[in-house]
Amino acid sequence: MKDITKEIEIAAAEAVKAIYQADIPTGDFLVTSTKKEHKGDYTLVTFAISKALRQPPPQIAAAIGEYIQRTRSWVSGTEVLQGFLNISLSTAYWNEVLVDMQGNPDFWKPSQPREKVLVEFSSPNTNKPLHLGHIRNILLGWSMSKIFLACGHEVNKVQIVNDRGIAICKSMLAWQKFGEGITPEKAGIKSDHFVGEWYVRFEKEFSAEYKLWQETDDAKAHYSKRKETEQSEQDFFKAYKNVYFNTYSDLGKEARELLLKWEYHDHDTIALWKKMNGWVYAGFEDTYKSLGVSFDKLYYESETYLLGKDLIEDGLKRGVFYKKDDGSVWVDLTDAGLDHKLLLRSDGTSVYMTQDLGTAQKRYDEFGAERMVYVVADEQNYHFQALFAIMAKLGAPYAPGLHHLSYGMVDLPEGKMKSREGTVVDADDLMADVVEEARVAAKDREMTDPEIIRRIGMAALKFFIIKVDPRKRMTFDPKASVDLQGQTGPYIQNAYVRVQSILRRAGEVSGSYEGYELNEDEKLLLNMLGQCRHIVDSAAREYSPALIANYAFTLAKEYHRYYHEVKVLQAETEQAKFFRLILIKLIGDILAQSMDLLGIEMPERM
RNA sequence: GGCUCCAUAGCUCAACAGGAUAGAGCAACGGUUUUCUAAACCGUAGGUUCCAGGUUCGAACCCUGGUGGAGUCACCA
Repeated sequence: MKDITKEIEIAAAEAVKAIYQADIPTGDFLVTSTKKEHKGDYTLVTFAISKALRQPPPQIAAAIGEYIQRTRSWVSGTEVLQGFLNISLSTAYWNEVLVDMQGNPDFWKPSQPREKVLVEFSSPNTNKPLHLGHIRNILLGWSMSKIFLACGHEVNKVQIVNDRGIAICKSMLAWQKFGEGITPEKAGIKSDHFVGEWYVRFEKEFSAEYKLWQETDDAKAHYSKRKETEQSEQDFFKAYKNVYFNTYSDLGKEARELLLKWEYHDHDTIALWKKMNGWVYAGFEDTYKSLGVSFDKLYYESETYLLGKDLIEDGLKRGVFYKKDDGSVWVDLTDAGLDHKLLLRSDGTSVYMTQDLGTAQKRYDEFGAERMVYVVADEQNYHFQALFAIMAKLGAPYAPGLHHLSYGMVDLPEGKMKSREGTVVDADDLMADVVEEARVAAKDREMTDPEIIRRIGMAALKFFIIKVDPRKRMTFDPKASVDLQGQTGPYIQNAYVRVQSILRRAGEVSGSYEGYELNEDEKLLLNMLGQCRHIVDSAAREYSPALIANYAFTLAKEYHRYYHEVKVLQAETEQAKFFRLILIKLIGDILAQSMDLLGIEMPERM
């Protein structure tokens, strides 16, 4: 299909050469779509080239305009406003665009050189159910995967499950001590929530124990000896909690012993660990299913946490890393503007970074990933900078293809989500709420189909989250997220449903739109459809599904307006009717395709 | 404290590479339905783009300095 922006650039370069005998590369021309309030479809901005040509912008614009109108059949008119050359395109051009789109169902897909792309997202801990923060993560990861796929890449969706460590041991211990063999089935609780409750139980018991200890003379002695100046007793004990856990706490000791047993592969401990993690996985599976996402491969931290040591050895041998006297291994990243980073503890055990190095290598070996995208919240920006810098130092072939899709945390209107204050929004509860809200709204409209209601509710939730630029921190207002009107998922669904409704009534149609003069709205809509591939292309390059969300909304908005402007089935002429049926079919398709890229499903009626 | 990111209408968000008069939605107010489904459309009102300088034909965007907020700076993950 013709890339009209490119065509205009070429024509302008040609004009400049013919008129001013000057060579200006096509890339130096700035072509944008014309602002709505002005006449025209595309605009050439001439300020930037004015210096090179030593002519005032309006004169250049006029000269180029005259030239391209004379030499290009697809130009129907031009208009100069200051340094802006507004170009109107001919009916023949628009007809050609329509024919091209009709003949090629993939016209909206950008073409990028095929790559093997790995996208890591979700990556939960196994001691708690998924929450609102995970939802943003998952929607971003899922959507990026779909976008890469649409760009022609080979995509592998993976998550790394943090299934080991002290956290799950806390849940295990609490269940062991107080659970009396109860199971999720017996308790009638979704299994991942069940495990989460034992984690909470542990924290509760531990806090009680800590509180008691604070009353002892031993504790008071610590406070008076180690408090910093002006630190209140309360602040001191808050800050001291971890130290207490690791040195004095009985529960802490038991939990650490459990972790140790796990590391020594103690039979009973492993069995318990498997049982509780199994519960969690079953619960996660449900949540993923509700969200409509899936993974190609799961990595478990219990299987990867020892990886990476050989890379460290190799790096040491090659002098990329260095060893301190105590035996710990470090890397100097000051030349990358970072710090010195620990890679192996003095006792030879690995840290998070070691594991990540090893996992990346493993993925490269297994999948040949040329690009690896990590969807991880922005609190880990520094970690990924360091990780990538180390990869580059090691000269890993995949180092240039590493990318951290860093997204901002999700806040509530009242502020940060805090597990301690119980303000964390649970993923399952949230989905149930939005679907329930959709059900209530559907009642007035005499609509009861549960699948349609589910799609509407989920669209509201997903769109509310994915429309925001990933890099920015966002505020999640539960009330606003269930809105079904305005800038929402259901608004876009409604536009699609309106298209389907007309198409259903129209039935099988044949005819011709030969000679039909399309109006300004139709040109705008057609042009917007043509933009889709650029939007998808940008979304992939900028790692931002939000671009597609905003595009889909704008398209839906234009369509809703158009819907009120013109009649399709009772159009003035047969040509008009035929043309419009084709146009709205394409609009419906693109709305559905772009929403699909966001992981949002369309209902056929609503 | 060092480094990084953010600040746009009352609220939630846009603004393509530095381009024309900074746009949507929500909330408020007023209108549109014998209709291809009103989860829609049209209109009114709402702005010192945090502040002060600078760069240029042109700045929400780039530079400098400030203010406010967030994150991070572990032999945690």
